[in-house]
Amino acid sequence: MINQQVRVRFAPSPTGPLHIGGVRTALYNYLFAKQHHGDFILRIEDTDSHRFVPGAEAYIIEAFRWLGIRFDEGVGAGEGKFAPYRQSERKEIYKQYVRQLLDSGKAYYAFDTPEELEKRRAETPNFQYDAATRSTMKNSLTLPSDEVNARLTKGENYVVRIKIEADEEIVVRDLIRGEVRINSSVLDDKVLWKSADELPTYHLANIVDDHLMAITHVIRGEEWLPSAPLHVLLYRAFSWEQPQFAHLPLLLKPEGNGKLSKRDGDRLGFPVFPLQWQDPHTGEISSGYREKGYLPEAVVNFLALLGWNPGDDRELLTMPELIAAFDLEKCSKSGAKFDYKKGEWFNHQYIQAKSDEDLAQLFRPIVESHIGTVPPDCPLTKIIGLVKERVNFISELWEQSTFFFVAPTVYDEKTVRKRWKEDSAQQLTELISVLESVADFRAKPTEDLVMAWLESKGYHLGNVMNVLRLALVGESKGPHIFDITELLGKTEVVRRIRNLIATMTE
RNA sequence: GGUCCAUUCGUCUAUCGGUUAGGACGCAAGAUUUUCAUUCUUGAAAGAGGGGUUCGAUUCCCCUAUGGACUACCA
Repeated sequence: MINQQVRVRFAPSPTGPLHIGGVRTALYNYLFAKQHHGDFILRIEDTDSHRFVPGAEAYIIEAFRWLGIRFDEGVGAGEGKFAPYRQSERKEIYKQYVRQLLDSGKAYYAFDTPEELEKRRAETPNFQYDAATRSTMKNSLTLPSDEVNARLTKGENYVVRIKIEADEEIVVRDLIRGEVRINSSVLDDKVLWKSADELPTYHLANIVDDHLMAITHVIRGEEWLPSAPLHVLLYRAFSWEQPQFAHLPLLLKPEGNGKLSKRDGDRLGFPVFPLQWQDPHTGEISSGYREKGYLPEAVVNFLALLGWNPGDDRELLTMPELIAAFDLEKCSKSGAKFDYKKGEWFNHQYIQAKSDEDLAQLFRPIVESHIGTVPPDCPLTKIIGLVKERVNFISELWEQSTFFFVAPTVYDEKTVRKRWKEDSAQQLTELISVLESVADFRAKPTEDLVMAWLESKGYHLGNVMNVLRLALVGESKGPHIFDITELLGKTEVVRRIRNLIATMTE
């Protein structure tokens, strides 16, 4: 263990879009690897031919690219010295290890059909295929060897099961939970290989690959804890040194009971996937963090703190800081309810910290989707500087700045009722002359002149200013009014004021 | 049903036997703001219950309760 090159892997199954919980698992693996100057590997566990979903693998790769989580090896990472990294391409490898288990008596053939097993489970409460029951089943332990051979040569479907001895104590050492002890009698003889599709099951493929790929630490979700003893037994059966295990707590629903699901996101309005995903069969679209307007750094920071903390009061941490501070032993043991409100806060923080130029790059396509081409002289960066502090998401930038691109055509009724007075039209007409006389239309000089005019006339400041805002924005919101006039320019400002007067005096 | 894991404010969490139980999100109030936000200040808010161990338990042990995961020829 000591002085050994740290190697960890993220091993998703390409059965759909990557769940946010999976992203967190991958992130913890990444942080751990980078802290130890180790390798982070992407392995695709596609041993279930029935659940394969086209596009899922590409989605996974794109999601991590967006998040800034890089793999050193594996699918999509230029492969590497342990290729291939897709389990469906490693059939021959697994075959030889299954053979080894069979030859050493650590595994056996079983011929029970799925129907027979189902029947047995239905009749026997708590039935499990194990040391106590396998003598009553159809397998190479109960059948005469010539019959076993006959079935095999006939090409009959079979599975290979691990032979778990009864009543042995198995200890799983977990970096987060300490020692978990379990008696082997409660385990069942898990299927290791399916002849029907010539593929191993997760358990076998996982152990073989982790060993062959020299994985030192297996960091995965808590859902794997119950099968960890089986994995320990498998390492023992092969006489391989086992990696260190760490089982991460699960991400739970924000409210109510159970683990986080896509439904919760739909219901409460937050994504549970990093990127938008369209189901290839149903065409159904699931929203993603990227499309919702999250910054990848914010998602990473937020996720990192859901189940782990740096041990001090810091909450805003960059990737390098996370790498430096990460510690498996500081991971919590209990599941974390998904606090999406805090995720929004994180994103707000990251948007404030990002430069207006960078935000403009992200915002430009959104503007283009609304108004077509953005004019070359459009002060996008300045606009962002004015409105960014009021948004949580990149996508909200548009609703906060629409009036910079499109003149209002309707005016907020409530504001009209509150601010439009008898003499408003007259005052605005005067204001137009004042504005037209402004030589330097930048915010400060303009404001000074308008204020002087207001004072000399003794007009109600709140009413005039809010009516002006109404003309420019259409409602009672937005940045400082003279920052708006500066960016809009004299011609446009005057045009909008005339527009309001016309509308109100119709 | 069985096995395993877990349990501090509404939520994420700090505390590794002695603290006025700390921080953050959210919430409330106040301040700032000619608008809406932002920002700032303040406040309310927690050790599941019962037994032990100990001079002393949120912290260690046991029981109960509750929550979660697993229990496939899925991962």
